[in-house]
Amino acid sequence: MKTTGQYGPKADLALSMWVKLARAFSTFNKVTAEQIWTFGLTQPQFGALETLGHLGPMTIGELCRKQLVSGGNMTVVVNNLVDMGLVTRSTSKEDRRAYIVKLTPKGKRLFQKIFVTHAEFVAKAAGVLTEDEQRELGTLLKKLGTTCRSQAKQA
Amino acid sequence: MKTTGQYGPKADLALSMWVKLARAFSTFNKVTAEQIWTFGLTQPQFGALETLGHLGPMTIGELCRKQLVSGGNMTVVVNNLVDMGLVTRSTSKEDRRAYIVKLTPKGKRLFQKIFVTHAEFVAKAAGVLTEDEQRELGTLLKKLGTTCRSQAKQA
DNA sequence: CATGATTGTTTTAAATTTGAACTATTTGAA
DNA sequence: TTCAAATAGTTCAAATTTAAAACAATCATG
Repeated sequence: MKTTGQYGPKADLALSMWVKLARAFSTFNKVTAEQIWTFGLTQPQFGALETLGHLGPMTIGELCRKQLVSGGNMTVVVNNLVDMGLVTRSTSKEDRRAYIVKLTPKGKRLFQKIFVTHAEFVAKAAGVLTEDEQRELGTLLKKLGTTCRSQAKQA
Repeated sequence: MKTTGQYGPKADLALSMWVKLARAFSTFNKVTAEQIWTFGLTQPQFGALETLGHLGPMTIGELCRKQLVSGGNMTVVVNNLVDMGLVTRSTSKEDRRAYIVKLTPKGKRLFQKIFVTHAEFVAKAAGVLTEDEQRELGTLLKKLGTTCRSQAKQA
């Protein structure tokens, strides 16, 4: 989308940045999704395994929030992972409404096996940017992601 | 997703950047989607209007490529916009397989009316970053988005 | 000028995602 | 204690998206 200098320099700059953000996300997402398919997992399944593998057991709700996914969805994802023998669900002692989701030994082995490969793949894809550029990009994206919502709502 | 220094500095850096990209996109997307709803349009409808408004009439296939959306989807989106009286479809003279999609006067008026508001909104949301930061972010995102795919496929 | 390959579009079926309604449990305030 | 409000999770229906099949038209190559 060319935004041909029609809305003033500030707006044109912001619009152009937003288009590039959407495109970069879309492309990078497709690239990583292709690799995840080769593991026999869907993106949400992989995401759940990744979160559990890195951060340890947690409730379904916590998984939702980490993955930015709705609850109805996570129920299905977790059930499928249980059927695949990759995670267990157990009721929480502290809160009997909640379930704790945890990797099984099989899930842990799979995670350890594929995530190294995935990490290398992401590093290669990101390798178009130097390490300094990746750091800089991360910093800017974090700032944008954490505060654009409240910024937009101001007066 | 904390990636706790387990995959070597290069991979950790890339993973961390990728997480921030996904989160920033998700958040910014939700923020703009909320505003688009207030115009009585869906995101794909708005996207099509925007592209047509800025770049002029084009075929359905061109719209797909600009919007990174599948063809089956764009057929539906365009049909709905026709029903709403915002665009017309006419057969192309040069290629009788193709349809040219074009804003109606009503579509043009709507576009001009809402897009200024939208542009200001995006500028405000992006205002967490300085103009220099937005330029820098745009440059890095463009580089990442245009070359990460081929980079990932190399040996 | 054939004809095989490609392209533009539509249709359909399947997958994914969300949001709302619902149950069960917990929390907090009176 | 008791009851209203909030929270965890599930289920279900609706919306969205894609991918594949199909068809028509065009292009390219010999």
